[in-house]
Amino acid sequence: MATIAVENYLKHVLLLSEGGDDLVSMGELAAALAVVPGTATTMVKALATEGLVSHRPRYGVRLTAEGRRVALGVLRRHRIIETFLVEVLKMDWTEVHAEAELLEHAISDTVLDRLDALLGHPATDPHGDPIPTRLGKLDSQVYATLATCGIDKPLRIVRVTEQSGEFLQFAEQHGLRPGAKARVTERNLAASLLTLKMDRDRTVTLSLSAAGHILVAPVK
Amino acid sequence: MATIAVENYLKHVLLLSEGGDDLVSMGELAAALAVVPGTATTMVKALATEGLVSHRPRYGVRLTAEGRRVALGVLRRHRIIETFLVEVLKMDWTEVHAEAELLEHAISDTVLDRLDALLGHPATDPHGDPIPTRLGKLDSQVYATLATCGIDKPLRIVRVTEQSGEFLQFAEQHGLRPGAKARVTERNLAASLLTLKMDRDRTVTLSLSAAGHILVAPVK
DNA sequence: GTTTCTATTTTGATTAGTCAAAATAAATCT
DNA sequence: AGATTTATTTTGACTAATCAAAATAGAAAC
Ligand SMILES: [Mn+2]
Ligand SMILES: [Mn+2]
Ligand SMILES: [Mn+2]
Ligand SMILES: [Mn+2]
Repeated sequence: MATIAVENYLKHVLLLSEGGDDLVSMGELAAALAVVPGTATTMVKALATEGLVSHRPRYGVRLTAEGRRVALGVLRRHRIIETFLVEVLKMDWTEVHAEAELLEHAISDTVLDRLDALLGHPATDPHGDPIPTRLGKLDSQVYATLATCGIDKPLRIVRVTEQSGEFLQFAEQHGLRPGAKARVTERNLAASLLTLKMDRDRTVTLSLSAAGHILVAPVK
Repeated sequence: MATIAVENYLKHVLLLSEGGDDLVSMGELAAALAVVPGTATTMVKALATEGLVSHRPRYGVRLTAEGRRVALGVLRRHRIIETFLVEVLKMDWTEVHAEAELLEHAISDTVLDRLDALLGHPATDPHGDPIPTRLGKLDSQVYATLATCGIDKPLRIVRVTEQSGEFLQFAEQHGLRPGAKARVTERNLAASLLTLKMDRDRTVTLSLSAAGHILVAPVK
């Protein structure tokens, strides 16, 4: 049985290898897990002897097929729980991440399947994050972000990839939630800022780095 | 923050001191937690220095006011979760105990309150076990059991105090669930057996020790 | 009132996970 | 190429929780 710590390490290796290179560095991993680098090294070596990751010392770590299977299970639980908390318990989509962070380790397959059915087998969670299927398929569609998309094209926000409460509350405040319509009106590389028009002609200004966490698709 | 182990120790001290004497012995406690006696001693000494229990060496352990507060919180979470699993997820009342055993340590006050509201602030869980209130009040009404009640009186089963899957499945099989009507027709002390009549004139025979786990109230 | 039994406690070890700080290897700069 | 910077690994130590087995203290039996 994977411990809570093991599940967290594997999940974070998966998340960090998603949007980036193949090997996850110890630095990134340690930062994501809020441990010192030496701790991450020690744990990764243990995971490697368990066959859950392969470790290229001094360069980084990558999931094995088995490690990926476990990580996808954790991620599926996390995202289904988040969806449940928002859809059934009517919690705010800006606050469910921390809850799911604990519950993802405590829920059985039976309960997970029932939640999934109750929710109608959702494809994405409240942040627009794709939910891995029971069989371990994870949608990897690539979207543009508000930082990279075209100017003046009509857009729909599909995903917000940043879990911190402050960021999500900022997004919510300005209507930047999955499903919302938006249009980039101006992008200023020098100032690293951009302006967008939302519904009802609401104007929002945000930094390029924040914009990079908001994924969008062209409308129609 | 109380760890999972600490929560489990406190909860079991509470449960064992409910139906019995005041002091819980190390033997009972160790058995309930499935650890060796020495482990229970070590942990109890640690809990005592934390002010959560008072330990009378060689005699037993009892909760302090603070320990009781924590234990009631765990018990409330456990029983609300069980109720949720049965009422909302339609799981079987014979299988939810093990699930709740883990989830009780992973759920926040926010989620707990939402579940409680969703369920309509239930007073008892699917086994008839009373749910401690938010303020830490635990109904301590004393009921007769099938082993101690009068013969030929009409009864209603109010509670089944034994969490093992086998026992509960046996109970379910014979209609011995909370709310069911029953009447003891015969009790044989020598053979340590008793017979009862259920709805539809169904006859059930069970041992006195099993009967002691089924609490009943007189009907009207 | 000793002896015997039994539950409890103590002792010594182990595992999982972590940090602080020293050692080292790779990359970068001159 | 040699020196410097930076990330990673190693080492040594610690906490929480556990077990096996020896020591001990009450209770019960004689
Ligand atoms: Mn987690
Ligand atoms: Mn999410
Ligand atoms: Mn538990
Ligand atoms: Mn119960």
